[in-house]
Amino acid sequence: MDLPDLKDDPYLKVLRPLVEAYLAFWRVDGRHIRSMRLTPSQFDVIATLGDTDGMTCSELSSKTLVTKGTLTGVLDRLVAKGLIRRDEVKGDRRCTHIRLTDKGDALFQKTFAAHIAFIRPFFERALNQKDAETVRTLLLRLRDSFQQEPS
Amino acid sequence: MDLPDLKDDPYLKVLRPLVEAYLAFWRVDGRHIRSMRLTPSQFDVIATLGDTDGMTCSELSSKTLVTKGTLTGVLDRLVAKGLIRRDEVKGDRRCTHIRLTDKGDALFQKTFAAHIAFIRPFFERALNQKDAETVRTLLLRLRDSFQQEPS
DNA sequence: GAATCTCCGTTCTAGTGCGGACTATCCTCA
DNA sequence: TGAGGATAGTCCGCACTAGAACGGAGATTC
Repeated sequence: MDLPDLKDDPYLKVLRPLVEAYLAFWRVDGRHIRSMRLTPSQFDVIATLGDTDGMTCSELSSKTLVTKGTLTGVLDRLVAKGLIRRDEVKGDRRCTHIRLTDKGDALFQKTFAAHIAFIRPFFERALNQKDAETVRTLLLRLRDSFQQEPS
Repeated sequence: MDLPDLKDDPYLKVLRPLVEAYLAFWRVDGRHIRSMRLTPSQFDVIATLGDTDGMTCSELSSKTLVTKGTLTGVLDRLVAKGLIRRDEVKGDRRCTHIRLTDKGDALFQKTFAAHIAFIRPFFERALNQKDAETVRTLLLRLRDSFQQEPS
């Protein structure tokens, strides 16, 4: 978080807007997801599993931004709600295959489109198509910079 | 979180990069802060209190992205470390005045500049000055869009 | 002055988040 | 075959998150 206000540095002037834009999005997004009786992480998992044949925990973890350690608990709760299943993987007894149950799939079909429709206008009214492409490109450059740690 | 992969929608194509860029930043940022024996929230509080005469809890909460409810616990730990003080506000016994102790100020002076110096290169190598200005503007537009909820 | 409204900080619950440690299970290479 | 190393999922401790509810305290209204 941090958020220094180095008002004059052209580079660090990006820091605060990045954090603020993300958090503003995150709160709107999260509120809507919670109104559907899910947490953001749970929705993330369900959205990732939707329209697939399922995947292992580690694959799910890498696709969802939910940490491996956290995933265990999230999956526990989704199992308890009857939304996903944990199956064995034959040939490798270390792995677990995660997939949506019918109930989970039904929930996915219902909530996913609704959530997209809810979020979309916020982007639409802030950016035209060209802006969207621009900000996307620059954000990906930022992401890449932060992902190759050594400077 | 969510992160649909609506590969064709020019607007929602911004969603994933936004989340990924922020999270990549967040992880690098958080790791460095932890290496200084602080949590991101604690650093946020200390950076906000630095070079001020202190402020009330609610003011601190609004400036730091740390929720009011969370702040209580964060402050408890900072008091335990001897980095901040809780003083009374005369004239309003509801309020508490939070400020850095000498030890806290010393820590602020030491860690703040170091952290900025650590983070800066990641931005610098990803964006030129013009890019930085562009992405900043667009991110602020996004933030504003998400902050005025009704679409 | 009393009822009411609003604000302040705290407390509670459920769910995450991270890092690190641990077990069980493969895999590899000698 | 057997030792060392990598991987998968779990578990732990500590800290944080949103949201709701609480009691104490000012402010407002009549």
